[in-house]
Amino acid sequence: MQGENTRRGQLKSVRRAFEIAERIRELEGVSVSALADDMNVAKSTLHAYLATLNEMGYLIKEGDEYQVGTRFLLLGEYSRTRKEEYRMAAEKVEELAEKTDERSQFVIEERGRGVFLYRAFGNHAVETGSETGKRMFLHSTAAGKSILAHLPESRVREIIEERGLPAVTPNSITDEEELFAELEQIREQGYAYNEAENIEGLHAIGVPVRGKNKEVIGALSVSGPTHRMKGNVFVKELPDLLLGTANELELNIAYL
Amino acid sequence: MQGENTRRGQLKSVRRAFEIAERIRELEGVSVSALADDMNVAKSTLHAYLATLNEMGYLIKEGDEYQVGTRFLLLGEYSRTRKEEYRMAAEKVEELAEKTDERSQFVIEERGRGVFLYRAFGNHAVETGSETGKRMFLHSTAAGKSILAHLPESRVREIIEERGLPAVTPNSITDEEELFAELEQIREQGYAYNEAENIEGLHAIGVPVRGKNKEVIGALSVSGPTHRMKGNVFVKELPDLLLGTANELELNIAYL
DNA sequence: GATTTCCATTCGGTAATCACGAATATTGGA
DNA sequence: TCCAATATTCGTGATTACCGAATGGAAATC
Repeated sequence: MQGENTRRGQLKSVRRAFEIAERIRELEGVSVSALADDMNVAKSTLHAYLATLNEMGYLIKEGDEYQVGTRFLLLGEYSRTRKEEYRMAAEKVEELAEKTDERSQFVIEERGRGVFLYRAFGNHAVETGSETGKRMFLHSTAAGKSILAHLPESRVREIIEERGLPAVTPNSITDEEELFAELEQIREQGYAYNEAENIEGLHAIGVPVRGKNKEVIGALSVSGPTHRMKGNVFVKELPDLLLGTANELELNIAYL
Repeated sequence: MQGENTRRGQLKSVRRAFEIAERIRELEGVSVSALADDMNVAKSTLHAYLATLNEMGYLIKEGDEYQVGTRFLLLGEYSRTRKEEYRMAAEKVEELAEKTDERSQFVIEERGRGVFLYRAFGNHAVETGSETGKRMFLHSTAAGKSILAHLPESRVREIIEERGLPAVTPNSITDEEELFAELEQIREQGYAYNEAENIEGLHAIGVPVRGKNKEVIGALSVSGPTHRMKGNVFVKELPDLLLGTANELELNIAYL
């Protein structure tokens, strides 16, 4: 008989192994007993998982605490550098952070969500919880909307179906037709705004990055506090800078 | 009965899941059938693993090929940034690369091996296969020897027991007593040399980095081609620069 | 320094689930 | 349209993952 949290055709123990690693990250290290409590698993069961992951280097034991091991680095780094396009985008992210003094990032779409591949901090950049590798909704971010605007409509509907349009903040777009109208406008003007739709007090501008065959491969964005992201900077300077940067990047990609 | 590649008290399927991800990285993407062949597993079996990992975002499907997904990034980044010490070392790595024009890196010890946590490339830096997260022997690298020199002797013997002293290149130290003699010298002079002991044609200098309680937490190193790493630069300039940098870093760490 | 307490770790039996080959579905090309 | 190559699902038997209980170890308390 199939257990209830077993998904058809998937391996429960594999899923659980990753959930354990993720949970250890969230808790920033835990002991076997504490984690067994937290995850509602017998200590002995958990021990087997921890022993396996520890032996492989995906977890490490520091005294009685388990922590995330550096073995994940190799796979993580590979995933963000395996395409030349991504590596080139990384340079542009640095450039943008330096020129704007704000925070900039390169985001790609994976399974209907946005993923921060690269981030860089300018001199006045604000710190938010946007760690590399973190996932976000596409409809509530500037980079995300830039991507959505250049995906086939059918795919966009699929994503909405799967992920919904939750109100991440009171400003988030939650209506499907409103979103499609905005995507249309983004296509026309070439860039997307995020006005506190994902994080209160944070504005951002995003531009799509197209690959060899004109398909979107990701988006660049710059974000900063509301009080600096306004007026001519927000309406003209930053959009121009972003569009120019994306354009250079796309040219480099086209002639790879 | 226990299968032969089952390790006592460990989960075979968990181990296999990670081996699959690692293999996909090595092959830079594969189809189910090809990977089933490669790993000698039934296609149907493999499919269950791939479906699980795909659903979680640790792998992604690009057409009929599976690739490493970006979900690994979050755990990988966490593992290298969870200690303030590591983040401060990252800055020094950048600084060293810029000042020397060569390649620099910060390495820690994990389970008896060295792990590249951060790397940076100066203008003339040579490209070698030293990806972030990659593991190396401690006895054949400058950073590794710097670490060994400041670990308790019992731990060093343990590591040698477990990992051996293989001749990575003809120059590698393969004799235990010779290694201990060199470690003694490294303690005296404060830094370690690697003269083509890990990669032919590559020289390096490493210095240990000590934590709050004077225990080694890792090592900084700079490496370059044999023809540039010689004379006064190799004997005086670089050691001084590295010692100074490590010293600053240790001071910052001490007053955390 | 003995004792207690709190951990991690190991053990053995059983129910669950993983692994496989075969059957089916899907996709792309001829 | 058919064929070939691939992914995916299905059904079954054997393996192994799971749990509770017992053991072992280390630190804290008296």
